[in-house]
Amino acid sequence: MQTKLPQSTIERLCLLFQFCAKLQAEGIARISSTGIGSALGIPAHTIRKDINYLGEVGDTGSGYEVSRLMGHLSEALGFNLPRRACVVGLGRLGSALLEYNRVLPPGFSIEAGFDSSINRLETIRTDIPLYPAYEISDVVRREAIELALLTVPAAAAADVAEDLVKGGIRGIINFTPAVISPSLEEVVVRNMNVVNELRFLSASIALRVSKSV
Amino acid sequence: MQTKLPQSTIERLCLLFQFCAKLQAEGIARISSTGIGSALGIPAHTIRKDINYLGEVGDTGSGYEVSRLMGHLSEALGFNLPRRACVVGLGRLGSALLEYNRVLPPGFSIEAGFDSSINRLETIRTDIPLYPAYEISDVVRREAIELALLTVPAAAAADVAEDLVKGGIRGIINFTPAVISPSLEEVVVRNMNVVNELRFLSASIALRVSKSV
DNA sequence: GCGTGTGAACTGGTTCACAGCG
DNA sequence: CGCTGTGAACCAGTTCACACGC
Repeated sequence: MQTKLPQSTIERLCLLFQFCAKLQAEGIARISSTGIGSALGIPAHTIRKDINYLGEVGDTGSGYEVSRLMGHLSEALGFNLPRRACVVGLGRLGSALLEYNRVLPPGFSIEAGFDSSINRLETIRTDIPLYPAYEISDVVRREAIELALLTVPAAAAADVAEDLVKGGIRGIINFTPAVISPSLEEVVVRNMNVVNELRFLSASIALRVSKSV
Repeated sequence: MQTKLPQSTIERLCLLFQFCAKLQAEGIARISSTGIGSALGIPAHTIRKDINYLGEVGDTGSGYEVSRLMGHLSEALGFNLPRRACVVGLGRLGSALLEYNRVLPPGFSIEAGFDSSINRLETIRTDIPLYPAYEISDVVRREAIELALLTVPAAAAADVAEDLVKGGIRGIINFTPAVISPSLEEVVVRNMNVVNELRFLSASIALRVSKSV
């Protein structure tokens, strides 16, 4: 059980897990590295290497058994552990994200929403408990929330991120254009910046590059 | 003017462009690679290498002049070109994205929204013209739309993507968990999958990895 | 023969270190 | 003397190729 997986391998394994879940839903029990590769648009060698980080999992000659593969993935990447998340900033995007609670795969749940505007907290209709922004660190700690979806205005992002860290957050998805560098090194930050992605597409087109991620 | 920029360089340069815009708004005219690096959380050498792909831009001994740097970036990555975009699938997320039209940087604009439900098209209040899904390829072509934000249900994603390609789309941001591999190789696809990002965070925590992107 | 597992070869992006110029 | 530009060194991840099991 390595701690040395390259980041890109982790990303691909997450994708693979999702894909396995889909296979399972379709009742497919077995899949080969070539099968996976073509479905995911990734070369088969890469898939095999990635899976090998988990130890020997496949049956030589006949591919991988989906359920066993998922088992190994779950164990290695902790997908069996429950993960409690929250949404911080309940503008259009943030309140749309609250709805994700319904489609989240087993294990993930959204346990809280935060906003600095009391008005908004009162307006939004949802089953998820909502709290004013100043309670962030308290609630995060009390509710054992590990993950945050950050959709506040850019100017507030850094401060809010610190509140989250104070509450003991472990990972943040940063939807704002601000750069977040938490005081705690262990906190993982992922950036999902629509505007920047648009820029990337625009640049790629301008350069006539082709390959994607 | 290279066409050989590594993908990660392009990503960093997009970030840099955004950062320069911010500097300019604050009236800062000059910045060194170290300054950029610490603001963006990227080592200074990397910044210098990245910028060098654009040719010589800095003034030895005194860093980069922000406006000139932006000029070079705009030219190399085509940020001066206008880019027309559309949103396909107007659920919670999609209709939230329509709002982005207000915050998009100069050059970018959202010119159309699509949904298969006429009901939705009639309900949503926006200045952006909305069309039924079957008009996608026509409208995309007629309106010279180059970029698409894809927020339809996963099951529909592949088909809709093909419609976009038929209309001549150049780049797609795929918010769905489906894997999009357009028939046209030139079409660039970027995946922004919230669920998968959550999985990635969860995995990173489980592995006690630290570094982000 | 098909398909996994894996050491070895390769590739290209990142890091380093220093020359050169203001 | 600070900071850029850049060739060279390094290294991680990807790709290859083949041995082995079914």
